[in-house]
Amino acid sequence: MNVRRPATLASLAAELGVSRTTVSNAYNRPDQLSPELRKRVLDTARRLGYPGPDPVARSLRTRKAGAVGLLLTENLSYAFRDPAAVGFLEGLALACEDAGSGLLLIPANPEREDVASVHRAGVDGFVVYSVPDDDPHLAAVLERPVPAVVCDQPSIENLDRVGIDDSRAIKTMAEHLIGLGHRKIGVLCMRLARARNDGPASVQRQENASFHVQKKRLTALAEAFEAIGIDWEQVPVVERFDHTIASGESAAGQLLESNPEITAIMCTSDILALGALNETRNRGRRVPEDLSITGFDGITEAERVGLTTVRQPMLEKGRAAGRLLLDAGEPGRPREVRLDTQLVTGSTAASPRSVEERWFGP
Amino acid sequence: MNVRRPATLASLAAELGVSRTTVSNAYNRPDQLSPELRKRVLDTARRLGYPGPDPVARSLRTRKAGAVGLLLTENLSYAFRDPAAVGFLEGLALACEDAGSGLLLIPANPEREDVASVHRAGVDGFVVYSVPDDDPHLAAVLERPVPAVVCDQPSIENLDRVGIDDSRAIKTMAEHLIGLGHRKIGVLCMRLARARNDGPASVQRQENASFHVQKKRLTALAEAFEAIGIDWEQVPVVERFDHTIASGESAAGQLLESNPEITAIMCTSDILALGALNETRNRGRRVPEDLSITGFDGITEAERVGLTTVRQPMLEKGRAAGRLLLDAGEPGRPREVRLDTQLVTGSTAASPRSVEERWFGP
DNA sequence: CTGAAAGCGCTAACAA
DNA sequence: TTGTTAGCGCTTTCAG
Repeated sequence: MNVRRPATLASLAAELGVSRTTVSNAYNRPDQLSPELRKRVLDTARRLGYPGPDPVARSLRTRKAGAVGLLLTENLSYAFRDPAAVGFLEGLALACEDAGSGLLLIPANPEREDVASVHRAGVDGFVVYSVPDDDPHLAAVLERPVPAVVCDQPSIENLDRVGIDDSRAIKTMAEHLIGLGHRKIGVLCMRLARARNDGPASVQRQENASFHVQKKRLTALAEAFEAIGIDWEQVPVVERFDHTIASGESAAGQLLESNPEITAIMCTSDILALGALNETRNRGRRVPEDLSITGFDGITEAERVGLTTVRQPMLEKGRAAGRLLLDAGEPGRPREVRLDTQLVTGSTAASPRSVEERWFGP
Repeated sequence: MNVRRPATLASLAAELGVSRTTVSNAYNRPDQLSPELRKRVLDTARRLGYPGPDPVARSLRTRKAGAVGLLLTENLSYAFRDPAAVGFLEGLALACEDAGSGLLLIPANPEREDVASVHRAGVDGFVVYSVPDDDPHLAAVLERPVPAVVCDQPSIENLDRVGIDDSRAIKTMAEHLIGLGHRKIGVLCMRLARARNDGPASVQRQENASFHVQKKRLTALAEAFEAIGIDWEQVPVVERFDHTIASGESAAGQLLESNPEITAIMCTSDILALGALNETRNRGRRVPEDLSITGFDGITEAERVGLTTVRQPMLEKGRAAGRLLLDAGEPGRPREVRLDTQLVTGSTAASPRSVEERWFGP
């Protein structure tokens, strides 16, 4: 009984001497036949080892898969390593649960072009979370005749979308640092394009970035700093492909090595900031006395160590995305959910000390 | 192009004046037709807005869904809150990714009996993770004519299984405490049955537990303590339905209130132990000087605070489960993977102080 | 309350 | 290299 499918709805019907409709009804519309008959059907089913209507055949017929597909930037497994992504997943799962829908995680390796997994996915719609604008998987999703909602990406055609005001959010942080007196800063950012680059990101590369969110944040930072007369060309931006604490460490190392004069490091994620924090302290520099460090996301780990960061509601993001997808809106009238963020004033950003203080103590 | 399915493989074939096979081959077996024809097919497809073969119809025909279903004890969303579960998910996702398979999270509310989600799941097999022996969802999975592997559960029929030696693992911890001199202990455990119970768990309830792992651990503890002449009936065991730090806190409070004489609290999970740690300290008792606390799992958070615990390889568990399911073994010869665990001697367990020391200091 | 008819959209032998 | 034939297993009008 555990490896083949001996019985089908048809064979059951034959065995019982009733029509297939009746058997189908026994499962799907109990009120459409007498309790006795229904019991007889179900009993015979058990006896024959009939496992109930085949879900795939049913889906084909009803045109409902009962599942939502999730397409992510990262390997599935990485997603579980990033607390922000986990928060998003939790929210999305919540929405799916409410709707009784399954959640299909699609195995999309960002470094490969293989979109078969998208074609193969039997789902009623897709949530696309922060993939690059030119990702072939995204293109494959768009070709599928099912709805999709994008999150942390530019809006597309007439798709629903959820996100935050990345520009506003990071500008608030920039202004916070500027207010504290920082003028020499360095930036650590996540992957800007599908092609791997671990190192400085030129302004040109920043402008060509295909990861919407990262690009948005960098652009906003440029604006914020140019507004006070700082030449963005001179601001060092270091990029990392992998989004890990170790990446943050090495990136911070690289930054501090090449730009020892900076008084603050702004990171586009908490994970990177956590790494930067480690590296800075390992080099014997104190935070925030010698160097200020800021993050982005507001993950638990970051808030625990008192990171100065921007908190965004990841769980709500996931939930909103799921809801949008599941309670279909009116076609042709795409909806947009924009969530709020807030500055978290932790203990990793302070006024830069003057040069004298640096050398001679306060 | 984004809400209906105008074209089908058949209509495309008709339009092109070729057979359906040819169109199918254009997608699935490029080598079976001339490049020119293939190009013509694909071009026409694009023109007609044909999105490629329907995944559900294909699944029906090929009898392959390209996805693995995951059934969990908890609401999907809770799973993302428990670092141990996240570790498991990560490992499972890794295995799925390697096989190019999707991972379908099945919305199974443990407090409801609705198993439709299991019936509806279009998957090639199931991974069942730590659900109670009498869970109707589990029963539903067993009825499906697809393979399944269970994890942290008793072996079933001829299903593959992965787990650890729970008994051995927790006995090692018990012996560690006994070696330190503890004789008066209390226990905090997770949910023992589907029916909610937040409070003391009688021996009877322990014996009737339907959560295999919890039962196994309690039984092993009973053995370990009876071996040194302690009457297990007298050992207070406090159960919590929700697996959260807050639960650990309240359970520890309850335990310390009713059994102030205990010198150690053994918890069957790190999450509970983390809660116990908070509660104990909030009550002004020092750990481990006044009270020893131990956990189980070895989650990052626990190791960071120096919890004395048992580490189990959650990621490997998930990966092993996925692999077992995906590279099908020989039918009728169920496999079993048993992973190793290790005692982590942290800083939350020490010798109990003598009564004099308790009152008068060391 | 039950049955007959008509596919859902696709793939896989097997022939040609 | 391409086409013919036969379903995969189910649901759903529409009559009876």
